[in-house]
Amino acid sequence: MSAESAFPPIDHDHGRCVDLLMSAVERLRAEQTLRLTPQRRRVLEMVAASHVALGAYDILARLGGGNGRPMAPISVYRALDFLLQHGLVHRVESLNAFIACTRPGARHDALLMICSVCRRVAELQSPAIEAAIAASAAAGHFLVTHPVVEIAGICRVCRAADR
Amino acid sequence: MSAESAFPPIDHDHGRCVDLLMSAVERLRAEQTLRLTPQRRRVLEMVAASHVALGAYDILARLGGGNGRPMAPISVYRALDFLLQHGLVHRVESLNAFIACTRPGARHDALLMICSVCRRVAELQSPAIEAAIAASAAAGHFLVTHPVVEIAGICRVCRAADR
DNA sequence: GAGCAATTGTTATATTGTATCATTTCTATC
DNA sequence: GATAGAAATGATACAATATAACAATTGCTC
Ligand SMILES: [Zn+2]
Ligand SMILES: [Zn+2]
Ligand SMILES: [Zn+2]
Ligand SMILES: [Zn+2]
Repeated sequence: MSAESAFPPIDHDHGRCVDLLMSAVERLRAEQTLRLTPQRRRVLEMVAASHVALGAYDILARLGGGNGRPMAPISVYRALDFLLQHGLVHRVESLNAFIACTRPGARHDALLMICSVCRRVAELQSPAIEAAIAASAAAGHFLVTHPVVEIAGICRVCRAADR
Repeated sequence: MSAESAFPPIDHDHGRCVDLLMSAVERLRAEQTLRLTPQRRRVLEMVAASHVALGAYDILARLGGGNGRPMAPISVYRALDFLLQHGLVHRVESLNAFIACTRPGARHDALLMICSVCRRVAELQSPAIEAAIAASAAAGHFLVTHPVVEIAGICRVCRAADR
């Protein structure tokens, strides 16, 4: 996702976002043995349906209104753990929440921008940031296993709306 | 703090770390009107006494053994909020915990390295990382208010010990 | 010392995340 | 197809983290 399209207009064709994600997942499922059970799929779709990061209990509440009896919290967390393991969602540490990955299949650490106005979260790609982190770590003989970058601020859409 | 001294030996003279911090605080207190009450000071000293990030309830438990009756959770959080406001501690988002700032007085966003073996947290200085984040944000017309960088990995001390 | 703002106390509650063990579902093999 | 093991889910309880609301106290200014 380019820097320019990271925060799309609020009223964009979001079905397309979800479709892109789910088709990427289908590809993964065909290649690997990805056991995307109905539960896990429902959680993934729920997360993918929002550009705002969802907490586990948000997901729980939204799933409860469905067909079967509501899931227990632990079940949501288990589904989220699975999705995290397989790189389909990212955890947003500073929000205790989760966001769908925009590049599933390409294993990567997430660089996130978080808009404090519209609450949306966008994934960023930046070899420069990754390189700078790698260089600093190397200088301190620190072995990086999982870099977390979550940039809080105001997105271009909200800045434009604020005029 | 240079990259090399970020993770000091486990058995270093830690009193010196605390003293450095507290003297910096004293300077701040003289210059500004920093109301470092006994409560706040106790919390700050507690955080400064550890290179491992402490959760609010860790602090609570350690303070409880003191003189007066134990503080309520809210009181610890209020003290921590104050210390955060004044740049004396940083919140470690990925741990829901807190670490003393190694450069109080110089307002800055924290770049943290977190060792998953010894659990210690070190503050990093890196204009390169800051610049790369600023550049990416600018490219996406994103206005940065609070960048969070928390690099999980293994520190040089633990790597050396692992041989 | 009266008035006001900042801090702290007290109690209750909200939010986020796990432990444990039973049950069900899936898969491979015979 | 029966069957045994592995993976996933259900069910219940609980732990850990964080905040709301309002009362009481402290510290400062006039
Ligand atoms: Zn979308
Ligand atoms: Zn926004
Ligand atoms: Zn020290
Ligand atoms: Zn270490």
